[in-house]
Amino acid sequence: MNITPFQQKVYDFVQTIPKGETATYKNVAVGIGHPKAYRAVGSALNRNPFIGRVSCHRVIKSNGQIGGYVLGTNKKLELLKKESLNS
DNA sequence: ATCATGACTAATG
DNA sequence: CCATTAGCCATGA
Repeated sequence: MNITPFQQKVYDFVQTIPKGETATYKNVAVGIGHPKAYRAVGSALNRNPFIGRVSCHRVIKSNGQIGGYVLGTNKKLELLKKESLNS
């Protein structure tokens, strides 16, 4: 399963997010050079082949709401909470 | 090449 | 604050 450059950029950017910090899908899209591809970003993470490797849980919606998570939004929230506490 | 789908966003009522 | 509409993009069939 060859991943596309787009996904590669997304995963790379997500892994760049410092611990305890969160980025929105739009922010990621802009960061990778696709300010209008926030939709594709979500899709890429959804199809994230590195599930469990990439910190996809640090990506949330622009309105501050938790987007989704393959392992469960609650899990995502917990992880963010923990990472957000201690540095 | 075309259609349908989705972890989205912004604007409007 | 909640619901609806329109816009935009990459992916898979």
